[in-house]
Amino acid sequence: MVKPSWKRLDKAFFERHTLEVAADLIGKLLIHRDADGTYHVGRVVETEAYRGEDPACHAHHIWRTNRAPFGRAGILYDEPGTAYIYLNYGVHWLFNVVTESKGEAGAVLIRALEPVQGIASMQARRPQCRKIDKLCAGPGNLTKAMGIGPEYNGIQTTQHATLFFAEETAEKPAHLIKTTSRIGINKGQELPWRFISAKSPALSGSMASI
DNA sequence: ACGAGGATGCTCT
DNA sequence: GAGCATCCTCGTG
Repeated sequence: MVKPSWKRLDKAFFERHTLEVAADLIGKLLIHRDADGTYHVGRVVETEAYRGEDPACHAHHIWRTNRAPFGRAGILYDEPGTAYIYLNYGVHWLFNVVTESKGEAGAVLIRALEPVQGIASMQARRPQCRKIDKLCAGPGNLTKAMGIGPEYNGIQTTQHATLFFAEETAEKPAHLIKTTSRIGINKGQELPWRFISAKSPALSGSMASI
């Protein structure tokens, strides 16, 4: 591949209200260069926002009791742009990026990507998956396809050499952003904090859009 | 097409 | 010990 036309997303991008960041991440690129030097690139088409006051947020118990950040979810109070990666259902690694200023709890869960580059490697990592569009459809699927694991928990995506977000500097495909309720949660279902690129074929779940 | 169920391990939401 | 920000397989229609 020739010189990529990317511009890394910086700290200022993530140091904003979580809902704003979750919406603005739609259409951006997530990039991972693995140990072999293979680039894995996906265009973000589905995100979910989580904030301290939100009962579905992992840091809600910290926020509610007004304690100093601690435990797994304490990382949500860290620098904007920090990666938060945790094991879900004992099976899947889920990738989030921390938002808001340091000291405020917020993160955006990346739920689906349209594969852009490194597709052969993604297919090798997800041999069960038949359709290219579905290689990164779903938060557990995309970490597996991209090769993102717990070794990246806590890194700064705004500075890290091999895992970061970027904006395309050349042509950008048009997208129509819609909001829905979030998936797979029991509390906070009434909040429309899921953002999707409505017409993307790479969304998670069986029913693509709403 | 779609629903049910199991895998599997960390956190305490 | 309960409860997950999931996904895959296998059963039915």
